[in-house]
Amino acid sequence: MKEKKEDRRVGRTRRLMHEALMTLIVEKGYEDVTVQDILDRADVGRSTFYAHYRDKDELLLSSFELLRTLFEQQQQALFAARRTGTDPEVNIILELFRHTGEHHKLYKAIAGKQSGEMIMKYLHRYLYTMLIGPLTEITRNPKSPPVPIEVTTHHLVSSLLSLMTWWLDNNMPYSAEKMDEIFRILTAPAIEAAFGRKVKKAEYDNIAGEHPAGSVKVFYSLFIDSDCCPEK
Amino acid sequence: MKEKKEDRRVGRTRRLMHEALMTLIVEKGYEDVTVQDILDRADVGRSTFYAHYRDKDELLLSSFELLRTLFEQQQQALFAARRTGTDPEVNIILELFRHTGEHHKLYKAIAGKQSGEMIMKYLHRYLYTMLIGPLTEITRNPKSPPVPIEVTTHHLVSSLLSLMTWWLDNNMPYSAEKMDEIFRILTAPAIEAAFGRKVKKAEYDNIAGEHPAGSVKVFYSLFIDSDCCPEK
DNA sequence: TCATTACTGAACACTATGTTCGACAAAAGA
DNA sequence: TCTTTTGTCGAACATAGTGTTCAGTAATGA
Repeated sequence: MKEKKEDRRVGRTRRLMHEALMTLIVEKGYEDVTVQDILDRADVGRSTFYAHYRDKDELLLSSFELLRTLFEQQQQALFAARRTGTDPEVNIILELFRHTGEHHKLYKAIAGKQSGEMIMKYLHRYLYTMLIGPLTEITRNPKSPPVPIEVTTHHLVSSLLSLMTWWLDNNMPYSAEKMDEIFRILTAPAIEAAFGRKVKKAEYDNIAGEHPAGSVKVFYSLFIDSDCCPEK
Repeated sequence: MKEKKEDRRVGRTRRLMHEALMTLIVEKGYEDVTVQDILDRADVGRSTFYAHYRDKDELLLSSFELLRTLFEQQQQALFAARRTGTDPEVNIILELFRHTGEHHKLYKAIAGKQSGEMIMKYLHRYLYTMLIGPLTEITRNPKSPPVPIEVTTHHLVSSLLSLMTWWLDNNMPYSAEKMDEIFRILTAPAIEAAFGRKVKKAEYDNIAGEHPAGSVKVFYSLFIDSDCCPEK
């Protein structure tokens, strides 16, 4: 392994460009940001930009990845903190709403426009792969469910993202807590119906186990205690 | 009123451009279609194009409006046909899936890409305004529902569109009928939960009444007979 | 100190957009 | 039929942004 020490300049330049892009997005929306804008704002040469990223989109994606990492770290910290205490339950949906609310200016600038398409797809894929595994587990033992799991998962993720978008577009008229509650009301019964049966709390707990961010586990605590559809 | 007779050439030119755009979209996707492509394909002069539309987007929207009109006419026809018979129930969701399936090449080319954003918003708005009125009616008499109607409506529309997108993206692995069923399973219980109570069939029927396309009425027949959540 | 690596910025080729205008043809109106 | 109006053509042009190249310069790590 020829692990060369990375030049300090690289990190700095990248950071400058990320920051420039982010503030510019908030200012005028992604579509209207030109490469030249980024260059001027970050005070970086043209060729430098293209030495790092193929185009504007790649920079955006890369910036977004940074943001996601940030979120996951926050999750980890929160998760660890709770683990030391008595309550290991972390409602990741709620955390997602909170995180989005905190960065609402940025997310709003991104999510509304056409650029959002790219980001939304990214998020969709991310959440989808996060959910599909465990959900498949759950539906393994019973006979085939009325709705294929991929569809249910897709529906779940779409619902979350569309709620998120609505929330941002309407200037967050409700608290993150309220939005979390709404999401549960709207999707919990749908899940039960899609599985064709009541899902026990224990099932979620068993499965969620240790996943990458540890956050998957809590994703499911969400769907417990839905008080619709009394158990057969 | 100075209703001047419209020049025959105008309609022809417009049609040529619409057709060119549509076929080009299917061929290479909206993003990759240049104005020049349209000009060549439609065999139309550059200035002519800009005399009719501000830009490519405007042409797309206008093309899409045409498609929507077509769909509504089909609906009307179907509705009228059924009215003469004994069964006035038309499942508009099912019809939507069918119509989309028939034009799947076009819709797929549109809905997947960034251009889809524009179209999806258009569709979203269309369906939203179609639903919001009647839904408000329904939730008027009971006390305020657990989930605000705007949110529920938004969720409903998003769910439908996301299912549609999934269906197209995955090359329509299920029949339109199956997709309709899935949509009902996923959303019907959510609606009940969002309203905080069971909704009677009669209520839907009362409200739907005579709406523009007449299609709204049937939009609701959808949510009847959900067998989750037995009445309190 | 020195070789390496990264950044600069101007010049360039390229692609696409949207406008303008004079010439022409087709339709409408009388 | 003749005249006027209107729609279309297409070349030329201004504009704007993209992505590449390259010689020169500065910072870095060893």
